[in-house]
Amino acid sequence: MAKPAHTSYSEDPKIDALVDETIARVADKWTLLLIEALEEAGPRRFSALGRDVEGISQKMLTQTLRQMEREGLVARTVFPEVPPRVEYELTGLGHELAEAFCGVWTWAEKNIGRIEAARAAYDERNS
Amino acid sequence: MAKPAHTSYSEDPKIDALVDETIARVADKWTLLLIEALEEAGPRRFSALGRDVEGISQKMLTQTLRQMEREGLVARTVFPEVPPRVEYELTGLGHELAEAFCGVWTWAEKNIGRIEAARAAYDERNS
DNA sequence: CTGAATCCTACCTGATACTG
DNA sequence: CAGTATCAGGTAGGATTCAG
Repeated sequence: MAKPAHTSYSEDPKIDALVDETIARVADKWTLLLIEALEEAGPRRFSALGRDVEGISQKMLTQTLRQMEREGLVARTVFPEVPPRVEYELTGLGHELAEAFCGVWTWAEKNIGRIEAARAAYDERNS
Repeated sequence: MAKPAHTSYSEDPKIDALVDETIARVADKWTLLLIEALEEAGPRRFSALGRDVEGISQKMLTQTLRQMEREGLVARTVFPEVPPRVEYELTGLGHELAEAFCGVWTWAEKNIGRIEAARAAYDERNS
């Protein structure tokens, strides 16, 4: 079968693997929600993010932010004050990813109804 | 701060939560790779998918396909033959999701270099 | 306030064996 | 071929405590 026009898969399986790995790292729940929060609110400090992202534990907040910083998605700025203040914001790369994810977001928002219906139908069939 | 124009977040926090949940369910590694495989190859049978998606166990293949079927992303067709043949293919909803993810895919493919560089820089700073 | 360190649980996942 | 059932190991993630 011919490759659909809107896919953009590399011919190189090694690149494919790298891309898969990259997406896997970037497409986890907390990363997604943090990108969302940062995209919406702009530069934001640690505790504020903890409040923005409902249900996130301090551990996962720290861990995910570190990971995102390492991937180049967020910039971390420490202000030498007392008490300490640390701000996080999306980098250019982070913003671009947020835009890329926008399509998925829109899709989910638009299709909640269809998904719920599909689930109900499935559960009905298998009850 | 004003809401960026390209975000499409609902005003309703309840919808937001639903969308987050939906994305979380749909954005896992194997689901992503299966969408990719199915989008590329069209209708495909169980064992073929197992070969397409490198590293997936039979258990996760079954589990992920069931989940996707429940969410309405894939259709499952059983052919009453001997030996049994079962084919999976993306539904309309599934195809739309694949297209939505296309942006993320493109982003990842385009920015592997920047990510690797960011990671190297981070590791350098923290060594 | 911003984290790091520890402990502990639950689930994710792979391997293996078995069925229609 | 297309699964299901079971078991064991690793890991993600939460709660708690402590520190700069």
